[in-house]
Amino acid sequence: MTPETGRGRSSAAPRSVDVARLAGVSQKTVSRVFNDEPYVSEDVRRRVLHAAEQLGYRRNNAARALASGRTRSIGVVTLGTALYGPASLLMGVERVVRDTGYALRVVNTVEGDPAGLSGAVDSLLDQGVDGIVISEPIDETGDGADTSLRVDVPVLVMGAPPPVTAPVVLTAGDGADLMAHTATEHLLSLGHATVHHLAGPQRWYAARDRLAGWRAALTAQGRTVPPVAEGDWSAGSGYAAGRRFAADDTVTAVFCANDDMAIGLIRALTEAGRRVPEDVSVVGFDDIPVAAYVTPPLTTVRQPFDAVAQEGLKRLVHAVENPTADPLPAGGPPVDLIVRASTAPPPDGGAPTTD
Amino acid sequence: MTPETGRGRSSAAPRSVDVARLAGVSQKTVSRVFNDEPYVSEDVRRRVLHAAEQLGYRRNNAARALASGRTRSIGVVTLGTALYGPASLLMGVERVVRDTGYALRVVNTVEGDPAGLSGAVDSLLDQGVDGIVISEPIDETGDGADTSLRVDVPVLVMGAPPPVTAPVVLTAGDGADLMAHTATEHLLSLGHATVHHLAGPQRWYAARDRLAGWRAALTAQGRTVPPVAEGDWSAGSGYAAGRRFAADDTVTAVFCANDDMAIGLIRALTEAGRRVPEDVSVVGFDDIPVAAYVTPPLTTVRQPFDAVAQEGLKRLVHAVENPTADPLPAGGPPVDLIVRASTAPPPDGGAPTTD
DNA sequence: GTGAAAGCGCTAACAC
DNA sequence: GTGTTAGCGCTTTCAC
Repeated sequence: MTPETGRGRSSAAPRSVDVARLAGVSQKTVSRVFNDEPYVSEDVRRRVLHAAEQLGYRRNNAARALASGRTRSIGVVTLGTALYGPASLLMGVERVVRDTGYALRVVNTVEGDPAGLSGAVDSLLDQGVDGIVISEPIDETGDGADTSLRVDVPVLVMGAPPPVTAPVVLTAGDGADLMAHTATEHLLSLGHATVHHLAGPQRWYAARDRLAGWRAALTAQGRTVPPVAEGDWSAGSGYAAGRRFAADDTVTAVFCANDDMAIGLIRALTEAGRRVPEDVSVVGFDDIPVAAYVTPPLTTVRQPFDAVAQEGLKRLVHAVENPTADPLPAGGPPVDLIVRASTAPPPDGGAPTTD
Repeated sequence: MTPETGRGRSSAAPRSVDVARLAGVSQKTVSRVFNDEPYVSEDVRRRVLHAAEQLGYRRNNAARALASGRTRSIGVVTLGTALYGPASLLMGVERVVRDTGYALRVVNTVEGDPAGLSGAVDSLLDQGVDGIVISEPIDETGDGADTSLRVDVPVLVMGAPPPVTAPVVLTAGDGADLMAHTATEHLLSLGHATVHHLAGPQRWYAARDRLAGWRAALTAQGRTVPPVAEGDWSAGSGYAAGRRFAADDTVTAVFCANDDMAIGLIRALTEAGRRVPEDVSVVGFDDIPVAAYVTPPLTTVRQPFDAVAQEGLKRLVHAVENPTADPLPAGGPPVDLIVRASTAPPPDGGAPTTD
């Protein structure tokens, strides 16, 4: 019988035994070297590494996972959109995951898909990830009742309260309410009597957070809380809302739940003859790349996506690797209000500006 | 000896033998059921499924991968940016990958990272993916010489000529030159003597493609090819280029390699007193969500990201599953020019349109 | 410091 | 239609 007998091992990738044989050591020693385990002499280590190099050896991850029970991978559930927020978060997550030596598995949810989130999480669990990050979840049911997912690995939920049951549940980036608060206060401090709000779709936690922050800022100063307009994050929905706002002379300041909607809103306002910021001030949210270059340059809130992702992932990985230890505490995200040219004092009540 | 002997199998996940035992069949039959193999009676199938359900059984992917030599996963290399193009492509890819029953592993490259692409591909290979898609690659070296990667699984390169050596190399979405051609022709047909170009960073294949398409359109009609400005995809770089163009009265039409730069460029033009589109026409590329709502609404080229991703992936999966068969042919992507309000005839020489 | 042996939970071949 | 027998290439005990 030739060694080629059995399931085709002809022309197959080299295994650790092959490396061991070439280096003149046992297979276990090869394993030790590749896992950076102690108790390997420098000489042996070098020999093994050299042999591996020569053979073009690379560890078989499936075998590793099977034997160790860990896949060294983190799964992430994102929205199936190229929206700036979710996309930025995903990029931030990838960077950190790779830095920590884990692999990233991605699953999207599609808006409107009934079993979206749970289906996505399930498919990740099928793949055997060691931890899961859920980015920007949406309430699928509307009533957030018995939807609670059951997961048996640590979970990090970005920008939201946890809709899951898991051994460890972490949250990060849930400071949107604070940021909305700051944005609203900025408008108030300019002299506006109150601030209107163009909210995001209320099925999104992020949208609800921002609305809550806006409302809190208003009530904290005893201002009236005007009725809320709701968009779908798109510039088109901002445009539609803008047409309605334009017809109402009492509107002098609008806080939008994201930049796209703010841009659509400004366009509608402008077309209706209401100048921004002279007649109406507008604040966005996200600081998308073009925000500084639209007309007028948009005052907005910048989300520290990278910092949030990094901090959250660090805690998730910690939880994955130390199942029994206490989870790391969360750090508050810095609030970053970028004041540009879309906000100004109101036309009358404010300072005696040029008319 | 209790069954708990050996490495801790206490409280562990149920295995297929457990299901088999409960269903009163052999382990192999369970495997058959879960792989949708033929030759299982309806009765047995039901029993197995029921037993699995009861136990909360889910297949161990690592074991599957180890035994079968296939991971059923596709790796994708993307840029570590939230740029609309790459982000959209990634979303499109995820959708198709999941539909075809594969898992998605993602690795980013960071601009400026020396070993970016090859490092990313390597990490994917380490993970043992069955196929790789490289999205929007950049020439790391500048001279695209000996950088050629050697990969042992099929590869799909999006929007570019293949920088790799692999058993199968597919390309998709490499129709950017055609689209740039169309955009340029649109401007020419409006009566402009020639069209200037604000290119993307030339290390990007996509940027080079668009430049080539623009140049081809110009030379096809015997027009002079003006010097090219180069940006970095950002609105800021568009703004900088816009200031230079504004100082040159002969510029009446500019084709930008993406929408962000076009928006920055328009802002610079406007600030300099050059009206868009009356004095200068501008065309973008991508059709980002806010393109229709900026001032003026942007004429742009829409890339069919979803269609491209879908078609490309279908071919990649085919290649993965039929290593010996001929690769599927590529279909040409449809060109989609969205004409909005940022383009018009030139101030003088144009056709006698309504004044 | 190093090695031998025993699985991890599945799929692949073949027998029945 | 179904079961039996071998591995897949590692990590994990435990012995030396």
